[in-house]
Amino acid sequence: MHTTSITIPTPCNFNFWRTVYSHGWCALPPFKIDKDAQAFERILELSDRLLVRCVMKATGKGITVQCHSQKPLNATHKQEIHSQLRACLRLTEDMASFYAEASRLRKFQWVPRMGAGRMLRSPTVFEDVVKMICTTNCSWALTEIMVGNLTTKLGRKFESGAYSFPTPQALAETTEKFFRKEIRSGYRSPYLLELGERVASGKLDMELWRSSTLPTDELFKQVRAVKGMGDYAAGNIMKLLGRYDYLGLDSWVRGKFYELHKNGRKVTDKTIEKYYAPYGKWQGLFFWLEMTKDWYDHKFPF
DNA sequence: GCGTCCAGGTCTACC
DNA sequence: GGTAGACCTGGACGC
Repeated sequence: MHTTSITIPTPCNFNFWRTVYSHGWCALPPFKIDKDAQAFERILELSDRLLVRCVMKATGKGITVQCHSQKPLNATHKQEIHSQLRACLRLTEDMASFYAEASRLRKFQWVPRMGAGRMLRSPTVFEDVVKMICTTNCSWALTEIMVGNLTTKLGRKFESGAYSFPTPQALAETTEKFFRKEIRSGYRSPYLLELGERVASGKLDMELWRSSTLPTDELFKQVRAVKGMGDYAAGNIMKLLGRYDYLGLDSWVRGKFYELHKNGRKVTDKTIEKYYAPYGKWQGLFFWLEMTKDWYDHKFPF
């Protein structure tokens, strides 16, 4: 086993743990939090199929990454690790205009102060979409089961015992029966199989979505057209594409809104949407940050 | 241990 | 455009 250390520089407004804990993705493999070591891990698969276990820690210089691999890393490998992790931690995004807007609003002045607002994402849009489908219409426990099964049964095993996230090809080469029996994805199974097939065959290139210049509503339509992606799932995928015009309501955030703004009284989705509409293109991000503000009281919120 | 009920989004058919 | 019912699983609950 070879170990290589690389450093990813970070801007002064970047907060490593606030980004890691921005939502539930940090608890789903191939991501892993090691609370004892105060480290955040990820198994990456590079373009030459090399698996690398990356152990990230925040330091004064930025993020130090210990990269464990079966063979020595060359410059291309290092560049690819750098690029994938920067994409995951949203270091590719300029937060200046969002922070300027947050600073103008008294109730959100804590956001730039805390370095909040960067939402963790996967190295690929494909992984984000698969995981998002696995969050629909089920408990978080079932999401963990489905994603865990996807990695252990269709991903590749690293020496540490951890697994990579499966490729679109790996999904495409299975059957609906396999998804139902082994992944426990139930009625979502044909959606996941179709997604794998479309991406593997090149009929759908969702990786382009991150750099798309399409108007937000057009991009939303494309995301929404993927089977299994309804308003909740597509709205949240949009946030991971850097577009925050949609709220992506689910039962947990609805309940949190009722609790924070209506003394627990239920209101319609339209009422929630009307409440955040004045925040314009940032409404989805302000909404999510408000719903999760209490997470910021703890270094390890969950 | 077994059976029943419920929560959780999306899709499809229908009005 | 809105709505009802089906989809499937794990967990809670009662027996």
